[in-house]
Amino acid sequence: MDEYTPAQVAEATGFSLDTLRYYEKEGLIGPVERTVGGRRRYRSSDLAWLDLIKCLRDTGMPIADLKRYSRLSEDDSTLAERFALLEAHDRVVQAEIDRLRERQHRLHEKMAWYREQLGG
Amino acid sequence: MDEYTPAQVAEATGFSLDTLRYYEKEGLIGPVERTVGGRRRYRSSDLAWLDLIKCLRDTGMPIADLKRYSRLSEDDSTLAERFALLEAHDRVVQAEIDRLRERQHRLHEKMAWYREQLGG
DNA sequence: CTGCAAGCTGGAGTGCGCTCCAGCTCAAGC
DNA sequence: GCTTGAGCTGGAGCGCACTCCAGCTTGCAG
Repeated sequence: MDEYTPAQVAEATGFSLDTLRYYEKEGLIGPVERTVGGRRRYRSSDLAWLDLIKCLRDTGMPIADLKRYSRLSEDDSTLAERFALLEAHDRVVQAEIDRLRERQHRLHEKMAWYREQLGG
Repeated sequence: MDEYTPAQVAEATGFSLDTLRYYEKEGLIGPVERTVGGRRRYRSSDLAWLDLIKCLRDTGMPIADLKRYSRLSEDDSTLAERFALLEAHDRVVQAEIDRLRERQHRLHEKMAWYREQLGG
């Protein structure tokens, strides 16, 4: 019924319970609904948002930027700004991929040298 | 003449002076030669080694692994082990690249959504 | 009704990889 | 000889992103 316990969300998103609470405290996710007893009850919209957060975190976006993106998302008039933020992040990610591939090339050269020493 | 001051090495490798000293203290680089007055004098072999360290660090190899690789490099009979270490690292790097590309794909989808919202 | 797992809060602690600092020595130029 | 800047050491501090903990409350299972 579109309701999830913290444990289920942790399972689904890969974030730990502590991390979920930390993100909420930091404002990366808006205040999550609570049951009468005070327990968190997440909705599928929260899951979708957390999936995006995960994507951005996994690609190295710092918490501070995520916080900014999150604040912007509360205001409908900030679409362009949010888009610009993602665009900038995309460039960072692309640069990181390029850098890794370049370094990997060096690494392969070194490995070729070892192969030569070992068997060739 | 194959001798470099710390400042020159920092310039050449992109490591800070503090980082160079830290790496030496941690054993990532063997004790660097000293002048009579006690100042470090690096050789081009040190530069080559530091370049490799840089490549490995930039691709995310932790200091502890680098330490191990460095210790192994002192013993000629460990070629195979060192090769295995690099091979394992290469797999990690490849996985990281793949993961980044996958996430970037999601990011592009999100950006496409924004473009649609913004201008049609 | 009881037991026990799950969840709550605020705050302290952790791991990594540096980075900074004080107080000193050394060396090259004038 | 003096100044100035580069370098030295040991150790403290930092930023980030969690992670752990104590002490408590909640709520389902039997």
